[in-house]
Amino acid sequence: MSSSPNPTAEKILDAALSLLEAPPPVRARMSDIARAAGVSRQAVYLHFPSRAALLIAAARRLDAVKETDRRLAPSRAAATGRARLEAFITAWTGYIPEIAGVARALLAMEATDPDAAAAWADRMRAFHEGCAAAVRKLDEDGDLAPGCAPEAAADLLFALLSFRTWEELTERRGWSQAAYAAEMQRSAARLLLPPGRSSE
Amino acid sequence: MSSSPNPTAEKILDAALSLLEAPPPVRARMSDIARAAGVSRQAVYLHFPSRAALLIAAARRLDAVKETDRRLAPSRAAATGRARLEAFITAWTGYIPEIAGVARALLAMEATDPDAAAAWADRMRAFHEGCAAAVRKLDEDGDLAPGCAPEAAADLLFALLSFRTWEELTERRGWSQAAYAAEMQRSAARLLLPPGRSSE
DNA sequence: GGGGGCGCTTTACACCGTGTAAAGTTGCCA
DNA sequence: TGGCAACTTTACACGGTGTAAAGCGCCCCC
Repeated sequence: MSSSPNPTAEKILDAALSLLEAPPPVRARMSDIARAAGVSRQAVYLHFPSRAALLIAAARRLDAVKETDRRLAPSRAAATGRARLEAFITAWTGYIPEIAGVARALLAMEATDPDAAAAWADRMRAFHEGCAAAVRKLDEDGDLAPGCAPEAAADLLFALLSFRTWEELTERRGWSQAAYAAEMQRSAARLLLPPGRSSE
Repeated sequence: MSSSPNPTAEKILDAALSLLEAPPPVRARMSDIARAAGVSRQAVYLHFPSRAALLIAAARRLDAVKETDRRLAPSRAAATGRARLEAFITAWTGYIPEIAGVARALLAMEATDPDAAAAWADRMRAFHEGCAAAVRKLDEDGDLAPGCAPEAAADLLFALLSFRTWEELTERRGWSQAAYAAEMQRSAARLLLPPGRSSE
């Protein structure tokens, strides 16, 4: 595993992450990453068998740095379904811009690299479970919109909060991060909660 | 323009389209397309300067075959905003699966090819205008949810109906085409119409 | 202090897919 | 008959990933 504290490997991962943080279009070829890490291109292959493996390790490292799990604690601890949904959306919408670079890189090779696809699918599975858990709690509270199947609701929430949607709204349509976050709260409420006072 | 009735060029475009229609993963390299068209790889370059240009021409041809414009007529002719929105969603959700192959191919080269990116952006601009027109009509009728800015509403509808969302829901989450179409109608109504009887 | 091994560099090369270049073939029409 | 146009064939450049192998420096240990 890459959890071993290997200084060079970490240097490479950090270099990759800092390259991927740049605004698009990003160039993060193996040679770019090596140069940024102050290491030869071949040295990269001594630590990671392929570019996909490197990106996957970078994603894991990013999770550690960004404390993904800790951020979700408020959502898990929420007493009501509505509070859980709100906390979940807050955590996720704050998280997306921080992982955007890696997400884009991973998604770009999804079509050609099965490992990258699996790594992304795995993260999405976890995220979908978060959506489903929030919806379930909402349902237990009787706060799910009538005629709204929990299964479909979770998928819908998942789609609404998807990385692609974030990318579209903020990067192409120019929404500010704050506007995006606020609108996701409002939209999720409209989609999932019973009509009426959806905000309280 | 590729509107000239060149039999070989059309043979190539049709071959490309039929390859792209296959369920993913699709292999549509220049050599695959050439073979499918019964022509040498070099002959393809006699008609199209690059793979991107070929795919763009294929997309235009697909529009002609699928009568994109005609399908949007009911939406444009609708008397009320609600009817317009519904007709627009019906047209679009029926259209997406038919263009999915080309869309995927174009999107896959979006990151690397500026022409492909521009071609896709152009189609998306047209689609966004459709969304905005529906929202505008809704607003004129006083049928836009209170506190809902037309600008943001159009973007939201655009995101909800995006190709990526369709792909996610139908291909990864296993929704049937019918379920997808129905849920898009419901969701758009919830997002854009005033709360209360959103279906009538 | 000499030997080994580890981590890295350097150089070179195979592979894949796109795109360019140019010579050769076929068929049609004037 | 000559000539043009469309197409084929062969060959090659390029960028990016990944493999292979030789060389170099440094530290540790006997």
